[in-house]
Amino acid sequence: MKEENIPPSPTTRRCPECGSSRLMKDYESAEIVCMDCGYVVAAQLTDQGPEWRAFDAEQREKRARAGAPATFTIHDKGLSTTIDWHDRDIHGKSLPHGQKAQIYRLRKWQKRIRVSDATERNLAFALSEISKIAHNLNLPKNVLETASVIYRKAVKERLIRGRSIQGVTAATIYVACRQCGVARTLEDISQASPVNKKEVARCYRFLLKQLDYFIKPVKPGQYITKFCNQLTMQGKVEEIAHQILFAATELKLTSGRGPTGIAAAVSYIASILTGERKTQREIAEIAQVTEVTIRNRYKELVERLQFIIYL
DNA sequence: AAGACGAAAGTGGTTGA
DNA sequence: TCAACAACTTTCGTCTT
Repeated sequence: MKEENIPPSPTTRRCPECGSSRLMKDYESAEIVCMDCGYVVAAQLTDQGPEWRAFDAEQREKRARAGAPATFTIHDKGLSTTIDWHDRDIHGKSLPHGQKAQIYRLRKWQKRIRVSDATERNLAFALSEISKIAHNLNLPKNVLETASVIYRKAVKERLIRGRSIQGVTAATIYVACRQCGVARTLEDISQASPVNKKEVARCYRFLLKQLDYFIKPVKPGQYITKFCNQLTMQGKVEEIAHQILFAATELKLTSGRGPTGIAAAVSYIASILTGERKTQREIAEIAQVTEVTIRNRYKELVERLQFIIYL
């Protein structure tokens, strides 16, 4: 008998906006996107497939493996033993009474041993904090893993002493976002965690300095995609916005300016040019800048780029 | 009435002495 | 540590659609 490749699970979903069944999974931004109208059908996508491919039965047997993959997001990397709560043996039969009590004791001590000393406990707490924030922000898994790795590094370098765990965890998430090219502002992070923006920023600067990281400044382009999605604008608007941004970058209009302000203004211009007009206030709210800033950037861009705006 | 515009004063962060 | 500075915000009055 001929073995087939593991087929990709058939997509029976349809776009609620235009009804098209041509949906594309974009693992980079963790979204399912409609190929016809650009509507984001689902955010927060999890890559459920294995990272390997098998072309015949033998390969599949070789490559498949049991157990969860090692992860940095659990304090013992998910590699320790867990005793489940079913009082059953491998055949699914109930255990005799005496054994039940034994398993209960084993389970208790396993739990105690797993998170043993204070450092371990702190690490376990911090990693669960990181997971919480990442979950609140719908961040892809690679950001979560990166943040966990950074936190471990910080612990190793003894940088946590005297600082709040929550502040440092929020900061590691921010560093991870920047490293992974995921556009999230300090404001976003502080809203998803119990720490205020100032504290997150302080810890962030501290981490960068101590760990000797260099993080490239965020490009406005990353925010354009985010804003256009949140404003539910068509893909065409985003495309034009990127073109305008490119022209603006060429003319050095973007240097020294806040990337969110630039992205907001560019999105605003693109929305006017395509006739899918959004108000300054709508964009300002999503971009977390004021209308005045959008106006200022908008003025500079229009002056230099000589747009013909059809109203 | 809502949205856009712009002036003026205020704020918080960075930089360099 | 402090002042200077640029970017940005807040506020508010006026104009436009």
